[in-house]
Amino acid sequence: MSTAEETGGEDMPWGEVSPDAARRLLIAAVEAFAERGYHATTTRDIAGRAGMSPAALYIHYKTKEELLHRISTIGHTKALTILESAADGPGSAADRLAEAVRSFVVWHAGQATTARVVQYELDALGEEHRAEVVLLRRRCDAAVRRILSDGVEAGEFQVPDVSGTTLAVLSLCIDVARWFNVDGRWTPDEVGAMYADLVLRMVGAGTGAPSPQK
Amino acid sequence: MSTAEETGGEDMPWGEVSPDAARRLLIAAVEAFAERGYHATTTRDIAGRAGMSPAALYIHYKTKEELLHRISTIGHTKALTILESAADGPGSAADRLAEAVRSFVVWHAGQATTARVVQYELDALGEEHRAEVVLLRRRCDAAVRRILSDGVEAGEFQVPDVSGTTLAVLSLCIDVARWFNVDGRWTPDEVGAMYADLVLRMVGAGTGAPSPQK
DNA sequence: GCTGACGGTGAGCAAGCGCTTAGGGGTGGA
DNA sequence: TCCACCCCTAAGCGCTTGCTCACCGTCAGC
Repeated sequence: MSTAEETGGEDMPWGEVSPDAARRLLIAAVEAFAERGYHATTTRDIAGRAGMSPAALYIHYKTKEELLHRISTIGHTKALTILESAADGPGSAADRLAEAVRSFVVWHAGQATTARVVQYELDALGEEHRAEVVLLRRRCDAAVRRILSDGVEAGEFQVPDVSGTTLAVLSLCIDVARWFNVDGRWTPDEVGAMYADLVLRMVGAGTGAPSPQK
Repeated sequence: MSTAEETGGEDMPWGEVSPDAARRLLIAAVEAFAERGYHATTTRDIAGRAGMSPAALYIHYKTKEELLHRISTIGHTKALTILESAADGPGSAADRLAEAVRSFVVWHAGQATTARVVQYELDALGEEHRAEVVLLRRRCDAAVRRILSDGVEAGEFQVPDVSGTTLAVLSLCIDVARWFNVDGRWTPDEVGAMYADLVLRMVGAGTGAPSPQK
């Protein structure tokens, strides 16, 4: 249903943003926010990375916060799509949980720059924009919870606390964006596979045999 | 060996800082940094929370960054103490892993304000100060890795990748500081117990019977 | 009562911030 | 050739930032 390109390392992560100048600014903002954080990033820095003067930014975006809002909305929508397509996909609850964790983690590792901004700069959004994004996050939570509930009902999972475990699974995946290093020892796919295995064990549906390893 | 007071909700978290005015400023800085982030916090805000004029801050600290450095060093030392005392404690590898996770999580939840600064404002430190702190973090990693290696060697754990699992365990615990809500549905002790159980399952040493639940 | 050390304040500096505005230069249609 | 249009820039405004400095009240020792 979903290929590796669609879930993880995308060909064109910001293809939906046009015109070209607006996209270049947005990509520059993602890099700058991820490196230094929203508050430590200046509009001059963003414009400079995009090869423009500081004033050019305000032709395409009303404020610096609007840039963060666009990034956050697009990123959260992507994350939600990944989780919901896994939750609604084929297979047993264990299959769907493994796929959800795998593809979610591959995205957080492969697009760690974006994911870092999406996951850790939420508080920099204005009141209303944050409220919008929180709604998307709740739907992410619901998707994972649905898989876990299905698994418990089907007797596939042994989970004492579905809410707590949902939180823990999402937390584990999200934190990948914080520590993942592009030049490190693992590829996004490797981390995705390892985490899917760890999560299956957490819910008591671990692979009976030791998991395939290199 | 260690009581709840020593590992989690401390009586006097910043008792080692003196004189009194310096401690008040430091506590004010922790609150402000945790709420808004380092870069979005002004020195005027910190001084105001401590009931002083902006200039008073510079009698006790050379720069705003020195405040963060003090907080980060004290916090990381505390975290390291928790993990090492669990790693060197009595009992089987499973016992020690459970205790490490439990007390580490209780601290991240009970002292979430401090932990948030300690874990998520690392990049705001200057070059040299960050290098110091990174050394402490490596020792945290080593303590957990030691428990896992012991467990694998003793045949208690089934872990395909000790390095990766060490990272995942620490990651899971650290991220508690991000989502834990003091007014939420769980107490620090409850999260600690739940997480210890989840981690034991992750390493293949889960409680055979469904874990005790209310 | 005088002195010196200590811990504090009010005012303010230079620099950097987000953002605005007047204007310029290249391109396509008539 | 001319003009309208769109993008973009140079300059800079008003404000906030981290931090400094001249000064002041309090209190112990003599």
